[in-house]
Amino acid sequence: MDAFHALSLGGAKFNKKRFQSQVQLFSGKAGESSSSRPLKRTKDDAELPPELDFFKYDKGGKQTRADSDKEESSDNESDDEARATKKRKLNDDKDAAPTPASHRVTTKGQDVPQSLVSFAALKDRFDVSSRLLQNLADCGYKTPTGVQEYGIPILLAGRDLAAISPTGTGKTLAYTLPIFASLKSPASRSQDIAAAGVRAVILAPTRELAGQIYNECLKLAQGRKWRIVLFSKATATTLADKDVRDKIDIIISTPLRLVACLKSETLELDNVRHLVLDEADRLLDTEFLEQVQEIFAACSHKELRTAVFSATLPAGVEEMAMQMMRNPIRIVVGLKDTPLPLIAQSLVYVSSESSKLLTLLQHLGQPYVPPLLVFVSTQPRAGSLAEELVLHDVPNVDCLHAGMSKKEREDAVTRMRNGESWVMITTEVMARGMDFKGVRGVINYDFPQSVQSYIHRIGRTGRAGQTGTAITYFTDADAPYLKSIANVLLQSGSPVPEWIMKLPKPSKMKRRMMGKVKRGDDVSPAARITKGDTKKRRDMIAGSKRRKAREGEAVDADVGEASS
DNA sequence: AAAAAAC
Repeated sequence: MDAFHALSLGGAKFNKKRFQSQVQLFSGKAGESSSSRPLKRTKDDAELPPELDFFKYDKGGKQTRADSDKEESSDNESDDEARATKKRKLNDDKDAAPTPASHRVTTKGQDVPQSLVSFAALKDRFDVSSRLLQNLADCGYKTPTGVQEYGIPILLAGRDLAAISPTGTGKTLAYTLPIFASLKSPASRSQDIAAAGVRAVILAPTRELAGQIYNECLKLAQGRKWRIVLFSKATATTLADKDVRDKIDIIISTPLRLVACLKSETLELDNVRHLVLDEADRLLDTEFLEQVQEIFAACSHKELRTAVFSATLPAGVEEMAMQMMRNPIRIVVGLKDTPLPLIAQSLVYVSSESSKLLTLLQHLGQPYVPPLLVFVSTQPRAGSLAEELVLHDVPNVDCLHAGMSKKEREDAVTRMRNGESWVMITTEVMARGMDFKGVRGVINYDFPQSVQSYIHRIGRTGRAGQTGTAITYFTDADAPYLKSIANVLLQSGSPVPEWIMKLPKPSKMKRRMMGKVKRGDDVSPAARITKGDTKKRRDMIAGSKRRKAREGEAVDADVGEASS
């Protein structure tokens, strides 16, 4: 057994411990039965922990916001009541992780408005309507989170904003609330000609996320005649009528859908005052960039305010975003690119495709809290893994990827929200922004392709102060990227086996993986594997084939050094 | 690097 194997066993052992503690945790609630089925939940289950009760959420009812994610974020402290609530909550919740010292809010920019002490303060400070505050309360929002505390006053002061805040910390409300508050009243109610036409646009990278934001908007809009439009092919056709267009207040859309309307001139954005890019780094990715720029250009009103939000914002993208905006303020909650410590993360070595499946089946054979989110790299893999699990009698397996029809996708989301899905197999489409209240576990079946992807994927759990578990499978082919992900684990307080941290620098490892493996004296773990069993060798070759194919090189050519 | 959006 070579070094890599010995060491990776260490990794596996470490993980088994995690599993054990998890099982113990569950057996307390689930009783002594060693049933291989997940804990069953019903609507009337009195013992249902509040965080699992997304039936309530679905009806737009109460949901408790945990405030541990805004720990000690301001000097002008929140009122005693909030503190007391916080304490009570922490005492009640035995799952609560120790609160991080690193959860401060840092701001950068000129004349940063004072942070928001409480939602109630909105009335006096910004003349926010009682109706809106009531809706807020009805949704169960009690105290602002860090990003809300700072972001809301900044947006209400009419400033441009770049907000970086971890997954599940309430970014959506941080921009929807100011939009409603500053639009004051629906266009349909106003006699003012200047108020006619779309005044706010929210962009999101996926339909599902756009839909979710739309639902959040509807909750805040309760009782008033706001026209909020979730853009789709169907709604786009109704825009031919200018009177219809003029009565719209807020549009929520994916970029291309909106661009199509601009092109066909069935939509004007020249009265837009608020443009929000949710998942901004994704929207400023090369594939979206041109579309977003087109939309940005169409928002020609001189009072346009732009805000970008994400849990991750790489430096280059941030610079681009900052240049789009005027005198922007930047806020960062916690440490950039660091997930919440509420998410217990682990890495699991799986040698081959078949042992990946086996590992997952084993995991599903033990009691777990459904639903579980399982990420894979491609649409076909999502489909076939779902089939495979069904064949292995795993109950309530579900699947969602962008290759499915609109209806299929909507149904899958509904099943997820209703708690009918226990194991949801999905792709990157679900990685960002989606908020399913009960998700306590995420499995990266296929290794994420970037640190950003990793952070967003695991961020589907550990939301709004709840704890979660994220398990990431890795194979030999993932070795070059393993260390960068491992660094994320370390930074957010999850343990990493020491051998992983001793791996060579990613770039170096990548080059080795790409064709330098024939060097017999190479003792690097990654290189040694290929000398071992044939299956691994095949995997490795497949990996480097893929890499080389991208560069348009012959498979046998040694492009390792040349490409860097 | 690759799947993500939508037509």
